[in-house]
Amino acid sequence: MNKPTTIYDIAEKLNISAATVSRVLSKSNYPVRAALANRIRATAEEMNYVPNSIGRQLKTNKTSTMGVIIPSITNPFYASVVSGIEEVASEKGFQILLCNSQQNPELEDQHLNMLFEKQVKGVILSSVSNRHDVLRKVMANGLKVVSVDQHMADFEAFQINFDYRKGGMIGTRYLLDQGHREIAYLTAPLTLTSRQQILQGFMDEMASAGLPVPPERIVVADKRRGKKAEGGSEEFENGKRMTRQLLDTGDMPTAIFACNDMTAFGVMDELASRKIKVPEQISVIGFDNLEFSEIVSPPLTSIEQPKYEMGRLACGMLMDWMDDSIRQTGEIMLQPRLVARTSVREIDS
Amino acid sequence: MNKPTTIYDIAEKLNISAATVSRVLSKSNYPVRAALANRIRATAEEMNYVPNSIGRQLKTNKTSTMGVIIPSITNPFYASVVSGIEEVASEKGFQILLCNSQQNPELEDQHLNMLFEKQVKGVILSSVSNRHDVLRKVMANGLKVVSVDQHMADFEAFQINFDYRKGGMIGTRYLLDQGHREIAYLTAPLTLTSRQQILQGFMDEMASAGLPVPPERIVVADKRRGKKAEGGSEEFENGKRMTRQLLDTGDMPTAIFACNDMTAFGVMDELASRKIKVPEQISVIGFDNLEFSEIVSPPLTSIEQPKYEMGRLACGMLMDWMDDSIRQTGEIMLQPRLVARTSVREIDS
DNA sequence: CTGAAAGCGCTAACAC
DNA sequence: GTGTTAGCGCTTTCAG
Repeated sequence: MNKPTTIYDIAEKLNISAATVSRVLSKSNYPVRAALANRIRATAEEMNYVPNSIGRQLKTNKTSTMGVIIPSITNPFYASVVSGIEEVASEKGFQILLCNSQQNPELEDQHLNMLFEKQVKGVILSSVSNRHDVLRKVMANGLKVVSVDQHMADFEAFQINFDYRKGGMIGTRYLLDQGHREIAYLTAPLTLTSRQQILQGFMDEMASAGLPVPPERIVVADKRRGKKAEGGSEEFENGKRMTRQLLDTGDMPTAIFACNDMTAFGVMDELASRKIKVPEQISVIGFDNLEFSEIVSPPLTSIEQPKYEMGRLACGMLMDWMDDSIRQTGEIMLQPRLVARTSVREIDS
Repeated sequence: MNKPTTIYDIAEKLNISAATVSRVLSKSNYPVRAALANRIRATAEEMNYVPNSIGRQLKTNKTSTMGVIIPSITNPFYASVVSGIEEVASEKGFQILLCNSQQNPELEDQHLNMLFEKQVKGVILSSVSNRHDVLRKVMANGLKVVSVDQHMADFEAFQINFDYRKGGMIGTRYLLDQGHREIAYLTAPLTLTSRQQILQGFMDEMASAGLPVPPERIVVADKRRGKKAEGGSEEFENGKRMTRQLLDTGDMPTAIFACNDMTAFGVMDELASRKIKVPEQISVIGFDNLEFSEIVSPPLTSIEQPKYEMGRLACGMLMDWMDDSIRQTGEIMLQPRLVARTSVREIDS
């Protein structure tokens, strides 16, 4: 716990220059006599030398730290994305500075600034904001950011997107194909573009089927930022609350489309506590295809998105970009896929 | 995207010294004439100055980054812990370097070393190792680490522990009280001390009830490190696999105790696919009380542990410790609580 | 192959 | 109040 050894300490002890020590200890391929190199390594070991990467970073202006900004880590969706990111990052020797924006655009901006000050060169961002001036600023100053999940319109960055609108359409079409006509749509606050897009998909598909959707059938959770529920079960509660709200109007659709699986779980829970059978009385469809969707009862029909792959792709792109293996900036649009299980029944008409 | 402005650039433009610029821009409370200070702030803004925290850190040897090492972020348990950590860290202006050990002790050591090289001063660790020499080394060199979740025997560090053994006892006692005598215990590999302790609790309670447990009733998943299942559903699969293994012996206990809820979900899924009713034919109890446990069907009886609080406590401790608001190093032992739902039935004897 | 010296951006004594 | 100077630990020309 005394002052840590530096390359100078080693140099001094060996009566050589710090430069030489650096050359061998930093694994540069600069030529150093093998014998000397070994002595250096030996005394480094012996003196318990640990390289100070801050010193190195200040000099080289290179870092092996990257930033990740997501709305919430307790959301299994983002946990999967992060896991994908972490995996390829760690393959390349990178570490991750994890930032939670908590759905708060200001926090997102703060994190962006802080990452930039910490001299990070690359960030993966799932943005909850729609004013991207801070983002623009840091990018203009050389920060490389690839976005995941949340599409940012007309933005000159790499984006790994997901076709949420099509997802909404596919889910709706499936319901329609099963004979449903009375469909309610429950969604978390429409702050995220992804959420808007799913809803849009729903509306579009209903419209093109010639089915009007009365406004009571679209229920949007009121946003209550501030204290998030412990453990992030907010969406579950949302689902319950919105279901109450929907049913308390006396309305009784044959199917409920929830904006994500967590919300759908809440829907199913509320339905169960009202002794309403799924899918016999009301069908439920979700979005995300969490792994839990397979094991709830009844197993939830949902829209799959490749969360883990999203993380991997995003991080791979970022790595290539930082390597200057530049591919031109562009978008990747990942496609939705319906996973039919048993929470939706066929209506015999 | 040109070279970033430094305090020297600002100083030059204003014909003053860099020291003065530093004094105002670093928010030290060193006296500077207000008018000058304002001019400095103005031109800093104008020149688009962003402080370089690497420069600062090299000088001050202080950092606002801390490390977190956990086995897997896709495990909702750890996601909650991390969320708790992140919350208090961010209150104190700290960021988190997130490291996944993937249940691999070598990776854990690597991360520890790397964090130390990055000059982090504090780490929160859920260790998967039982040889703690690297840990000891870095701690001897001044790194402060508080451990969560995984108890480390005779270790001179802060530990936020959880009484796993008592949890195992409580769960077993509950089963016993409900009239069960034929109980199987399924567990993930016993690499983690937490897992050993739950099993220990189970064994102790069975023993003190005078009930011998035949070895076939204790099934331990074989460890298959290497490629982890995508998204981390490994434990779910474990549960299924072990249930198959158990049942294929022809044995039919009245209750199954799973080492955690994820595993229990796998158990229930396998049971369901064999048309074995829970709890009518076999009762199931888990451990962790994930939020999903409430919404699976039937709702899973489980042992609650305050995951989120664990994270908060650990981080709070670490912060105090780094502040040198030293409390003597010690342990906090959090207590288990049974959450009875409907996956366990009462046996009429 | 090795060394001397400069400097990355910043802060903190110490002078004035 | 402000300036001068040194130096955190490291790498990297440039000489030799």
